[in-house]
Amino acid sequence: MANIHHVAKEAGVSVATVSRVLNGQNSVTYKTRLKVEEAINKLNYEPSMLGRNLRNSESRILLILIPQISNPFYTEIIKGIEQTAISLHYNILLCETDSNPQREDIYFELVRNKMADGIISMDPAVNRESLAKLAEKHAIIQCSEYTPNSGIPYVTIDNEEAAYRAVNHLIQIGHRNIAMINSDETYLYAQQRRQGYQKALEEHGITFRSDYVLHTAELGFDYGQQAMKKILKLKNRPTAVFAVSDLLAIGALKEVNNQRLKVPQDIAIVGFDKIDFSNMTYPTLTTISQPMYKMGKIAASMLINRIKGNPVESVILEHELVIRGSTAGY
Amino acid sequence: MANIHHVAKEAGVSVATVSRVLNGQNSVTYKTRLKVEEAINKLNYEPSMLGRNLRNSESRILLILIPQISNPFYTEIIKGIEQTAISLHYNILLCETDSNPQREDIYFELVRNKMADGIISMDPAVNRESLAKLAEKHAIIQCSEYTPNSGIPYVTIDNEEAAYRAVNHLIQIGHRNIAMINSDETYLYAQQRRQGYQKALEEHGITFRSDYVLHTAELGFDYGQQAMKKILKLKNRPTAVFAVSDLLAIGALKEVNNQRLKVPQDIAIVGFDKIDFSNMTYPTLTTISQPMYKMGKIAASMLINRIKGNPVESVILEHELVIRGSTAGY
DNA sequence: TATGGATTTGTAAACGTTTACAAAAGATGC
DNA sequence: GCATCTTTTGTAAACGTTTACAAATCCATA
Repeated sequence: MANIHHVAKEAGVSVATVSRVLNGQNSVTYKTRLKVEEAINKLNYEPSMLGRNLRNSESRILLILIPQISNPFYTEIIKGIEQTAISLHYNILLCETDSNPQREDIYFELVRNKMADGIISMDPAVNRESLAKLAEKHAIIQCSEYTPNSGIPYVTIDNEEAAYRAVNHLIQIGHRNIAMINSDETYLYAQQRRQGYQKALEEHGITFRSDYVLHTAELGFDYGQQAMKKILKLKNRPTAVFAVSDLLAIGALKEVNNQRLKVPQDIAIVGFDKIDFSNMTYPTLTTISQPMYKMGKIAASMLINRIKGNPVESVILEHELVIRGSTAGY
Repeated sequence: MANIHHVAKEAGVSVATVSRVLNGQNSVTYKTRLKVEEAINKLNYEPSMLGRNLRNSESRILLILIPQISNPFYTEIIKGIEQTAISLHYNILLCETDSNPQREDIYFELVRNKMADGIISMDPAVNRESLAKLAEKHAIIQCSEYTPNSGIPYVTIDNEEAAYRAVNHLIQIGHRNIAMINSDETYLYAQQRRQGYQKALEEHGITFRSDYVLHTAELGFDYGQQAMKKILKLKNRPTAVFAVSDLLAIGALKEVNNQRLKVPQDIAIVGFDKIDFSNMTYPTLTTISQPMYKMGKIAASMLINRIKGNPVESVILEHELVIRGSTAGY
């Protein structure tokens, strides 16, 4: 396979000149440029990124850490990241961590190894210490989930406020027995949403009941369904449920349907994320919409700025409550 | 940042010896190995993949081409690919093509550039000529969608047979007016599933009606919903629908619900792929299950074999009809 | 204590680029 | 035609590894 030396020879110039043509430098005479381009075509030459990357000590690869590929919440964010990355000639490596520190380590290793130029972490279960340590020497951005005061820049929404609005909405339409399906509260977003939930209750003089707050080990339909099973067995059965993820909410909805109860008449449900599916359920799901695409774009440009050594500021984006069938007349 | 020369100096040995320690070669004396490891720790040395990759002329990156990240059909396959890849120390780069030749070209370029060692293509809309051309010099595998007689090895299921079984099931439970929601028939899988559909009809003496076959531009809820809208307006309204994707089927189901018709009593629906969400709908969706994880694992090991220069054979995997609520009593 | 063979270590080239610097060529003015 | 300045081109080092080959060391044996 042809390399830059072959091209140089064929064109009768030096490798430096070929390189200059390749990189579009304009200190090359029209005539020689032509000769070089001819040689390139003749030899079917394709410059090797390996050589270039080594020389420039960059890989032009960005890592995206997510816990599960299958959670559609991330797909829109990823699209945003990708769009920005590609337009700036970076490629993205999607890394599923399964919230497993060992998997995580493989990916951290890639940036230490220079195989990747930076990381956008969206994994709530990320090892915060390792990440902070890595961030001392490498470009890291957190997206959606973040670590306060870690010095790692992030882009996210105001989770407490979002949860507050969701629960407030339930209260507005008359509910007072409102359960919450939360995920593991070691995650910051889970803590924040829980706080929003409590804040809304308190503001309306509703006593907080700890048995009304369920926790799931993971985000997934099944977990939501299991949680709803428990909720429906509670004495003083709640009339509304706020789930911190659409996946959980959809699983919960399924269980309500299974038990021949009506949504929203018997139980109202609010989700979180506004994933595509949330509009396909019966009834459609009231949920919190995050600007996922935008979040991805911002995360990517923050990261690339970081890589270039520019200073970057954390960003908090707007969210929106989308009222649909699961809390309203259908 | 420390490199292999620094380590060599620190340990008082040559770079060759350090390299040997790094690569676990056993021609190194215990004593010197210890010295080297000490130096490595002391300097916090991390070998650079860039240097290694250039020297070995490999990148250890595999490309996965899919049309849309958001289609959950692919996520399970990707998991399978990833699992195999990681265990063999490869990384995967997920490439969303949007079925856009330009996007595709960016990724093809990556393998020509040596930035990736091979490709698993799952994009039905891939440019078959470009791909075949690329496959002359590089390792390529097709997964799910393939190009017959192109010489590119593939792993897939028998789409015709699967569709045949799906439609056969509808006929068995008494339907004779069966519509089909197909995607673009330029794709092989769409042609094959259409053939299976027709075969089942023919075998039971049901006349094929071309107005019963709808086509969608893309796979997505909305497209399925639109198609179902048209179906419900047909004179001689079908009593059953076979959709070539769960996404389409779920969109279709949504429309039936919207129009206050009952599934399966008024309209029975069969989907394809058995995505997670197909079990969350109301009613649950009868569908064809593909061994997606396995498919991914096989595709990955085929590709890695190809990269190593070993010969590989195409594979056709088993599928299964999963009967659920949308065609049965609930 | 040589001798020879086996084992361990070192030297230097190679992978394919980019780029600082030097050299050559071309343009300008007198 | 020559000196000077500007533009274009070439030379060679550098990025960080691996590895063929050569050199050095070790060990057993006569």
